[in-house]
Amino acid sequence: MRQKTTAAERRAGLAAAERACSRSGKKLTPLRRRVLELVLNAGKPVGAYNLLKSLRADGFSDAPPTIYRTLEFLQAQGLVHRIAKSNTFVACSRPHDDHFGLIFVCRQCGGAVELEEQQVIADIGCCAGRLGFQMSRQVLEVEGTCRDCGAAL
Amino acid sequence: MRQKTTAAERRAGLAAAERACSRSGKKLTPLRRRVLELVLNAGKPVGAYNLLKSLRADGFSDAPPTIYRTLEFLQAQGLVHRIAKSNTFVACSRPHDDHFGLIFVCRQCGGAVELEEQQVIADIGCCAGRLGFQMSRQVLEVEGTCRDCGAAL
DNA sequence: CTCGTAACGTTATACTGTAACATCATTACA
DNA sequence: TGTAATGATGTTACAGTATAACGTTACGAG
Repeated sequence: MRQKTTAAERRAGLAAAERACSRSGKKLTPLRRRVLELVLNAGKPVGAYNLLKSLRADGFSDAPPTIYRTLEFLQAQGLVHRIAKSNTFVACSRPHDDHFGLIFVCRQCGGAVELEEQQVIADIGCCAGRLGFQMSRQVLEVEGTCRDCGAAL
Repeated sequence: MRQKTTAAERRAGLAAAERACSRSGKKLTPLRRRVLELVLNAGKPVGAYNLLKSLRADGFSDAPPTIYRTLEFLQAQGLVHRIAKSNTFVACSRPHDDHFGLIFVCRQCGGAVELEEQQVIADIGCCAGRLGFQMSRQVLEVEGTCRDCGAAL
């Protein structure tokens, strides 16, 4: 599974952050910008305490609330997703629009690929409707083995 | 969202456990049986440490490995699902067959409803196929607000 | 200028989960 | 029947994840 982020993708992610913040009237502070950069640079899901270590090197506070608050902000802007099954965070692949994504996470390499599948979303929305259930914006996590790791077995 | 389990459902869950164990050659010990009962009785997702408290009252060890090992066993038998987004465990609604389920979890009341939607599963399988991704059996978690909680707002 | 608010820092702690090893029970088999 | 192998459970200790509560700083609005 691809684990690199191109320079273009990183720029696009930061540009999306600028737009998201100006749209919502929030500020993309140096801390928030830096955390987003770290997540973008990782190119795959990364843990909160790993990010925290990097922040220390940059002179920011390395206490847990620092990173959790910042990630919460980035999530609220739709720039970062939390992957509950592995307690990690990953940059959103389509930060330009509110979406309901589908993310495939490899158990072996930890890599992740995010898709937006209209058909799946529509079907799930239909189920939710029958249940009278209101979905919130989120990503669905699908665990398994990616092509590269499967081939390596 | 419905949060009760009927006596019939509890009996069915335990009967399924007997079958699953005899099929796999594993033993449904008193501890395992009791934990499954507790999860069935809860009728909604329940945390590991809550279960642990109940075990203490029954004279079992209340150290964390007790409950995590037992839940792992029950998951392997397909009797219990883990809900990563809330770090909880819930009885499987269809313990009779290996399946790939879709579970709707209410943020307000913590209740959950599990569906098996062939169309959704097929669509996701199709995406996975295009990615060369091998899915493992699991449940997809959809977060939101259930009918009752939504009506109460 | 100062007030209000948002952002960030700091301390402490709660919650969730696992590693490693000991003990006990059961089964199979010499 | 002894005993070895295995599976199940108990026990201790700790690692990893996350949040509460409160203090401090920065900064724009009035």
